[in-house]
Amino acid sequence: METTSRNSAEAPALKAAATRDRILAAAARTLSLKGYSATRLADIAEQAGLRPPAVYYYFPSREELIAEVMTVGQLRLREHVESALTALPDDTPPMDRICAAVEAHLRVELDLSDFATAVSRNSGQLPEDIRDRLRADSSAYFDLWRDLLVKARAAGAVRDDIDLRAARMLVMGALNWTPEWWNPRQGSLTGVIRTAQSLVRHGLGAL
Amino acid sequence: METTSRNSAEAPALKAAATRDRILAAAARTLSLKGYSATRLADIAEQAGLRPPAVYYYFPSREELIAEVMTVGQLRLREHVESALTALPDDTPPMDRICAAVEAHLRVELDLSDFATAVSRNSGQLPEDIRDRLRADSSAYFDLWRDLLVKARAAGAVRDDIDLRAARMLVMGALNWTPEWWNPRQGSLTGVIRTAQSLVRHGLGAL
DNA sequence: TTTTGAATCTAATCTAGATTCATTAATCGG
DNA sequence: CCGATTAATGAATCTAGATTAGATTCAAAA
Repeated sequence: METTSRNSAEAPALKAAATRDRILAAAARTLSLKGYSATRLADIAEQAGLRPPAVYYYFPSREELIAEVMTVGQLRLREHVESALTALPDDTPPMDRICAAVEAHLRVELDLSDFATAVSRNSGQLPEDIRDRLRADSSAYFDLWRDLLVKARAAGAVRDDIDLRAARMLVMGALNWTPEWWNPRQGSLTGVIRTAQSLVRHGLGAL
Repeated sequence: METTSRNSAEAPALKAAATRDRILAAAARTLSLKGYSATRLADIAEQAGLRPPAVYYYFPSREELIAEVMTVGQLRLREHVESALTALPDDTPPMDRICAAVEAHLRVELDLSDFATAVSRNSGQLPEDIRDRLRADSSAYFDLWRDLLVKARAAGAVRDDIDLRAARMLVMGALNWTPEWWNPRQGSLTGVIRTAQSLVRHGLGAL
């Protein structure tokens, strides 16, 4: 579709797409910084270098825009973690896989993507309809973690006193809460990652 | 002021206070269920059995009302955890003290107080001015946890590879996130508590 | 150079909610 | 039972923000 014509009509299409992306990115950033309730269309537009009405040329409503940010964020988060996992050798022990997921989650959330940050900071605050539309993607991510834990237990790598569902939620909670307090200026990301991994490894681990 | 007259003028004062409390409680409940952005004054009033304008008889503004809910919640949370800790024998090992704090935090947040739930679900979404006013109380609570961890490390009960600040935030994150997923109908509270304690104890613990 | 359509703007509208206010209902001390 | 004070209400008002309407700009095509 975009690559139809030789080279004319391509620049404009790209520019339009670029503007749309700028708006989306501005929304993600604002959402990740100020949270859902404080995110005004005017803030988003300003960050994208536009007047508020221009947003409607690309998105039917503020709600749709935000929903798209969330969908993208959820997807990026999952994809990043998934690809970190598939990059591992097949014989990687299950607990190491969990630690890799911890690292990937923290990196994408704290360093790589405002979209991912927007998701973890705001998923609990969204209006019902957006939340519904997000549910499928979101539970795919939960499944990924469930699977990690189930495999680890099957391999005897998780203590018996651990309730898998509770543990999964507690760990994801610890990770999801990080954007509330972590700040690049105080303490290195790798430091946080190391501590989180250690906490999880020994927290769940057998022996 | 309240206890001036023998016993007349006391019942009315009590009734008025009761209404005020109902409003406050309704606000806490709504905040804890729907989150800051979706909390309408009309919802609060309805739950308290009043019309919206009646709220203004007791609170100068929606913002003040919410700020008070947060302050109370922060206080309850801290007081509950503090008193659980002071109830322990003096020679309780530091890691057991941490586990007691985990339990107290979860109980007050998930079972005992909508105010506490409101705090952990919404503190990241509040407008600047409310957040500022909350800061003092909130950091008192953080200090409490810092102290627990510092003591534990001093006693050699925390592994060396653990960064204390990161660990504290991760643990508090795990706890604060629980209202997002925990539901009394699926799984017992004590189950969650046990898993959380185990996770923390082994996650931080030496050996 | 005219025409066209995409992209954006300014100015106007619309609406959900918070807030105000004048008034009514309830309560109480005497 | 009577004013006076306290509680609460219904019917406005006020406002921030989202949304719409109608120009306007401008680059590319004809």
